[in-house]
Amino acid sequence: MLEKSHKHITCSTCVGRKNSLLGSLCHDEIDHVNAHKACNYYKKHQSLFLEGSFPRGVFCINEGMVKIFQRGDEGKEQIIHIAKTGEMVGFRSMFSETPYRVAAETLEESNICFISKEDFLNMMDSNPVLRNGIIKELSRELSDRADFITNMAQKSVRERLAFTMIILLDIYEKEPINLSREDLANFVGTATETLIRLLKDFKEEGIIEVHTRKISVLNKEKLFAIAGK
Amino acid sequence: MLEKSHKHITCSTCVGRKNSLLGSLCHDEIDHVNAHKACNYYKKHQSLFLEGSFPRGVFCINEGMVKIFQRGDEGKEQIIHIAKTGEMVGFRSMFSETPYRVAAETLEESNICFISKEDFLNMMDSNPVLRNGIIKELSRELSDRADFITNMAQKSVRERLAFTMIILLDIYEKEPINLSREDLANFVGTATETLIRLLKDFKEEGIIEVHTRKISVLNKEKLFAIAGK
DNA sequence: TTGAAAAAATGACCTTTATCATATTTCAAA
DNA sequence: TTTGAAATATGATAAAGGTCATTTTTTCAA
Repeated sequence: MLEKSHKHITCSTCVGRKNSLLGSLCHDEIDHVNAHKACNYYKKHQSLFLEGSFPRGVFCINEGMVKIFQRGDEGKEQIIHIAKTGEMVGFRSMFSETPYRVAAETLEESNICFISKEDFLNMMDSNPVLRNGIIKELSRELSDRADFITNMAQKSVRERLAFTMIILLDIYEKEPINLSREDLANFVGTATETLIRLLKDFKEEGIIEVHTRKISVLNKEKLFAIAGK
Repeated sequence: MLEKSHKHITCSTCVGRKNSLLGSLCHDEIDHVNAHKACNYYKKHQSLFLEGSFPRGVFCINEGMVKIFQRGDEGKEQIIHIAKTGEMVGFRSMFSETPYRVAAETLEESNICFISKEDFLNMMDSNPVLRNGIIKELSRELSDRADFITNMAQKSVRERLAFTMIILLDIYEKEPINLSREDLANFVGTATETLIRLLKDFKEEGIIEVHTRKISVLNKEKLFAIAGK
């Protein structure tokens, strides 16, 4: 349970920041961000931004988890990414100066800071390390999305589920995976019913263990084998 | 038919460059690139780079067309993007300093120049307009790929074919679409046979006209309607 | 111009996965 | 603790689309 009254998070001691894109900031810059940023406590299922709205800055996740998704024609969500502590969210559309094509929503209660577009762009102009970090990050994500597309196009739902669980293993680290069946289905790109049936298979094959909604992976190797490399 | 003996293309008069990311270069910079770049004539189906190799620079398409694709587990290609005159190819992995996760191959005979990593990174350091153009481009492509993923996950093959043809309409402009059935299938993300059957449907519905492998769109509106906005 | 190879097209069949209906479990508020 | 709503689970069915076999057309080099 997060401290709901915690109104200010200090950048210099922020655990998330150290390994984040903002890890390269010098003291002065950190102080500046710290003074100008806004901190917010978000409840579960609260929206950071919606598709179609215009970016006014970037979000830094101090603590918590955020899903990035698109709504398809029939309103079904496709989850593109799940961001966690230390990640920054919402800067992609900001650079392209176009409305968000994805939406972002917390998956659990979270502490998230906000840095205005102006402040952030200024920092980028004056800090080559930050700038290069961003370019690197954008490139890395482009590669990931190419993989995502190829998987979607060529792999079965079972294979994609295995692949997705490997990604989630990385995100949840030691914790069991804690997503609704619907969100999981929307990440894999399948119907909720199909996903549930496949989870049952995995359970019967001893690959996972399920406690209500929480999923623990028992056999990572088998997941890799199913995901295909 | 391109001039095969044409060994040097001059940047300052390059038609492609004007609207490209390199449009912002000043005279000195253009001269520098011009002196340091390498020009090459590529035959149809020639490789620019392979998955797994390390980027040593960027490719500028002076004339021609290049497919960017990944090979899935069974060797089936998934086309991620088709680049044409004025586009730059291969800089994504260069920034992330990782091996290429996609491959690039000409779809037709092409004139393509090569700028070394060193030269290109130097230009980026000294040219904020170029730098910001790149960041904008990377962001734009990230959005496109999110759409691609959602389409792949939620749309039928028929809808995806319509969507893909709209993209190809943009790429081929006034020219008829000139791709093998296999490449088209690999862009849509389906089996070649399924694609051929759907093309037949489109033909019977008066949406397209086919002359051997070349496809002309007769009814763009209908394509939009099928693609779903 | 022709003949062989590649590409495109068609047919039959079967698997995967979505959809719809319904039952069961879980959870949180009263 | 109860209760109703939401989430999860299961079953039956249908449709979309993949696969394999075969035929027809196109292409290109000799």
